[in-house]
Amino acid sequence: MSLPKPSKGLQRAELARRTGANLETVRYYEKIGLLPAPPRTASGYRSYDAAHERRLGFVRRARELGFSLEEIRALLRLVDEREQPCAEASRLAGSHLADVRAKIADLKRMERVLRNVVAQCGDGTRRDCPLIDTLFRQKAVD
Amino acid sequence: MSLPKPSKGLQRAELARRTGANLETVRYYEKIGLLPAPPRTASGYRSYDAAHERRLGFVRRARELGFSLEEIRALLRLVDEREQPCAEASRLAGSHLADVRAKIADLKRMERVLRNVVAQCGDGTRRDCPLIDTLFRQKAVD
DNA sequence: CTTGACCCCGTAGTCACTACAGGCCGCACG
DNA sequence: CGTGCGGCCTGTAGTGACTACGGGGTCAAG
Repeated sequence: MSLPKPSKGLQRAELARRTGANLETVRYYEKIGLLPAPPRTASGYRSYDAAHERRLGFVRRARELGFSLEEIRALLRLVDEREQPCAEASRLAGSHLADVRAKIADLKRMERVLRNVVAQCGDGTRRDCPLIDTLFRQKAVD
Repeated sequence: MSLPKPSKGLQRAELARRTGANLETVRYYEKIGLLPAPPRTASGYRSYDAAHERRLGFVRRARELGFSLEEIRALLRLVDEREQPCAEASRLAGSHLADVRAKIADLKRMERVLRNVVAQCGDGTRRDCPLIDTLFRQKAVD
């Protein structure tokens, strides 16, 4: 049931299963123009081929790296149109890397404060509450 | 013009300015029941007091720690209704802390891969592109 | 011939805002 | 006393990236 037949037209569910995407997400990506619309069978069913699978895999993996759909759209344009895409792709990745690092820094700040308040709360039998007190104080960060 | 008058009824913009919240966000929080609806002047203008300011400050700081609005709603209920809220508040904070740590872990994984591909891309003069190649490969993580 | 699994479509809901349109209100200035 | 400008009011729509749902068509097995 999972023999990798050399792709004689995948249905939507099969494409989703192979790439790990959600069934509805496949349709969504087509709607926003991230995946090309596949040919249809006589009865209107979508029929995907290996190129669709490859492209959807690209999108999925880019999403796993946190790229936005617009960034992925730009990357796919580079793949399709450019001969020397690496400079621009690298620029996009670098910019995204900066975003990721900024998010990590934000989350680490949250983590530190939360770790402290949880430690101060202890078993929760105190009459006051360090978390609530912190949130009512002028600055939540210590 | 910014004397801290002992709050004779703040207008919405003034409340927003004092707490650092966006003007529209104040109205949004009221709409979803996170901030109590303030009294109105004869002409229908909202008139806030120090209690509103304190509460909105709480919400803002909780948001800065990454709590969702539903979590903040729960925290505010603890503040309003419970005598010994610390156990439950601490449980909420601990659960949120786990979320934050999971997000950090995800982002660090992304950071590592992105850092590697950006390094491999170098000045972008290569004919192939490590980023694009990686995204077309079976697994984006190394 | 019916059942169940698949497919189709459009639409609405999620989260946490943010922005906009169209219209009052209040106050300073001339 | 009028006028202009900013502030306030309301409801609604848009953002990103999906996800879910309802109502119906299709296909193969039993």
